Amino acid sequence: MDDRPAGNRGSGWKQDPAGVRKNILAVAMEEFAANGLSGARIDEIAAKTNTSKRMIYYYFDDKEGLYGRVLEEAYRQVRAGEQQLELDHLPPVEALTLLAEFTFEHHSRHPDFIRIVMIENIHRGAYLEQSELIGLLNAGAIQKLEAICRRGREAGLFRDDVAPLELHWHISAMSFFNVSNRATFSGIFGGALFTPEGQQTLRAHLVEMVVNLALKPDRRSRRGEPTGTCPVH
Amino acid sequence: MDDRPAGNRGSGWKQDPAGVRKNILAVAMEEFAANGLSGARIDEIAAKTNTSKRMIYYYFDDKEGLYGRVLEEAYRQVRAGEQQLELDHLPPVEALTLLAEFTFEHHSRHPDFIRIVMIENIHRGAYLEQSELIGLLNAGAIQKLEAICRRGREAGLFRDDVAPLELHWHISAMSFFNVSNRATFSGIFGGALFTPEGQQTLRAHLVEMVVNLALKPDRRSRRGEPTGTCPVH
DNA sequence: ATTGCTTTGTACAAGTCAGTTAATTTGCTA
DNA sequence: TAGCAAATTAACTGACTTGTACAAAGCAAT
Repeated sequence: MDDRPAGNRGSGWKQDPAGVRKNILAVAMEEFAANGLSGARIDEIAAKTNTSKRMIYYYFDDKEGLYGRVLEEAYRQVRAGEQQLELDHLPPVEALTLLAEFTFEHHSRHPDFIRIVMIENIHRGAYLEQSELIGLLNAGAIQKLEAICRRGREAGLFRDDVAPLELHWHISAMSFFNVSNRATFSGIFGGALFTPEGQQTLRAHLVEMVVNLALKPDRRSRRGEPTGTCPVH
Repeated sequence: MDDRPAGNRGSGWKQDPAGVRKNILAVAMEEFAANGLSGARIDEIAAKTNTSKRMIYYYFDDKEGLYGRVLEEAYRQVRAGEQQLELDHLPPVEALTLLAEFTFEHHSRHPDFIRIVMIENIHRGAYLEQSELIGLLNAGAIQKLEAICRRGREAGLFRDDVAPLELHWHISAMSFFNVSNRATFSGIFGGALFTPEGQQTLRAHLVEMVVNLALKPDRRSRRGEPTGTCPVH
């Protein structure tokens, strides 16, 4: 399907370094996501590219170098997707709701990213440590939450001690686990929670939990009732 | 430290099939947890046992067979630990609180189990599927929650539609993620949430979230305030 | 005492896999 | 258009790894 870039068409071929690199990265991401760092095979990656094994070593030095770049690329792609979310025009509670829902769906739509991060954790974050890029990419990941929390506090809605990093942890935990552990969880307990309805329920609960964690106790709405139904005592 | 079983003491040696098997399993669990299925080396496992490579094949046929038994053993150990928790004598909210806290701590204390499950998920649950044992082991894992939910509903405290499986999912998600993604999360955002204080906070929030999800809205306490402070409207 | 199960040990076959060598083609620049 | 660097290919190498063959012997139960 995608054989536009970096072709060697029998006789005449065009140089396309960027395309070749990109092609290798894309194939390598699939292979590493599917089989892990030691499970992936360089020959297999090479066979699935439009180029040859030698080019992998030409551009990425060795297997670990390739894996490191794949890791960076995975973070880049996912964070880029997240950047498209515009929240500043929404009130704090709605912004937090949308962010949580978006994260849940976004992770769900990018299982290969989840698998790469799982694999990196299996390797105890050794390759992530070596990348300055990933630090930069993720520095921006939490700014959205900081802005929401600031606005929520200023509006008197959120608790004074609400911690953006903790909110991020909770949102990530449930959104990540939902994809990462699907195989074992549904293998053991069945797939009921992974039907469209089940997913909708889980997502709604995630939102409810996170919003209630951010809100001051007396501001907590009660599942559909308007805020303020329960009077401040 | 543990060289009681399966010794070949120079001349006279005792037969100890169970001990040899157990010793191999224990070493293999460490190696698979540390390096994954394809990353682990049979020769390395053999070197760390009190016995020889030949015995690994004698008892476990091949590498995948060994891995499968390690997976079962990991579940067996962790579920056995969980069974020791006695909740029937506690009121529903306290029981749920204790179960959530226990799970959080239990996962935290068994990182090798977490890693094995991560690895199994990387392999899309292929080996878990082949084991009847694991299904049996986990059937009991959710019974505690079912009992708690039943008692909570009967006492008029819990929502009528409270779902034990969902509660289990939420408890598992946060308890699991807390261990599985520690490397990348702290690599990116620092280790603040993984200090003793940070962990205590996360655990407290997990409990609060899960309890509030189970309780009827009008029964929800507000972080330390006695239940009923907010009148039913 | 016989028979089957368990254990030790070494050596090695067969295949896999990361990484390299050497030679060729393309494109840029002067 | 000559020359040089970048890009590309196919075959090769050497190390590693799983799993087995073979040889021998101790233990346990009937």
